[in-house]
Amino acid sequence: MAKAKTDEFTGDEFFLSDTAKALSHPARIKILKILAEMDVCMCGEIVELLPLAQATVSQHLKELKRVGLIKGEIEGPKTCYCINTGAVKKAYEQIQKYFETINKECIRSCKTQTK
Amino acid sequence: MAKAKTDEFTGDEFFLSDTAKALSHPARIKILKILAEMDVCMCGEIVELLPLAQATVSQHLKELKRVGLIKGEIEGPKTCYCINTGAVKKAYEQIQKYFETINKECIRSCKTQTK
DNA sequence: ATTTCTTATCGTATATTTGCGATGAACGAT
DNA sequence: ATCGTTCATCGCAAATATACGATAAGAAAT
Repeated sequence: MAKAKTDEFTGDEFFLSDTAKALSHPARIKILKILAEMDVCMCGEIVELLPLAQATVSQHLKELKRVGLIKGEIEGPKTCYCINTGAVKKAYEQIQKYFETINKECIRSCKTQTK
Repeated sequence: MAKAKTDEFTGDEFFLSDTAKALSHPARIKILKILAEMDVCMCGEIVELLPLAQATVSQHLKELKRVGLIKGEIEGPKTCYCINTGAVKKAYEQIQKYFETINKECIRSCKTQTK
């Protein structure tokens, strides 16, 4: 059989899938957009803009923080969230590289696309 | 309270999160890459390249087909999978638009980035 | 010290995802 | 007609994700 099954996934593949997972919920897509518009934003403001309870929003923020796309610093009673510009940039670059590769490979090999 | 909670998410937000969900597993990231390289590919070949059972791979293919990123046509006993170039392109365009917007907004509003 | 405001976390319930063995369906070859 | 090949689907188990009310923790204000 010689099954090369043991070739696990690469670091790049994990990074991409993990980033995608963080963006796999409309609330988190929206949160990132909100934070981009407002620079800095309290959790409460975000809750106001989403059709979700505070506890749920907090969890979504946690997931975005887990992959580093946002940062949160406690400021007095509030918590100040903002986008992690560097991390977003890095994620986007990886995504671009991935799709560019796919498109390039496609053009190279797909001569007999019967559509 | 006047909670505008009822503003659900937009179609764009759903499209993006749904696309991200399809890419939120390393196996599916890899499958798409494999299909890009090979143009057209039998399910069995993909199974050989992944550390997963045939049933599991079939499910991942189904998820990619669900969002339209790949197409599968039954050819005799085999099933011939290939990338849906148009859908991948559309998905990429939406992703690009999303990230470009975020980056632009960031630059516009983030003057007091304390890093 | 008590109250208020803001947010994280704890339970808990439900739903979805992931993974695989077993089965079944479709086809080609014998 | 039977066999082997290929793949989808079923059934099941375990793990994650989603959502929310209730509670706790922290700081500011009184």
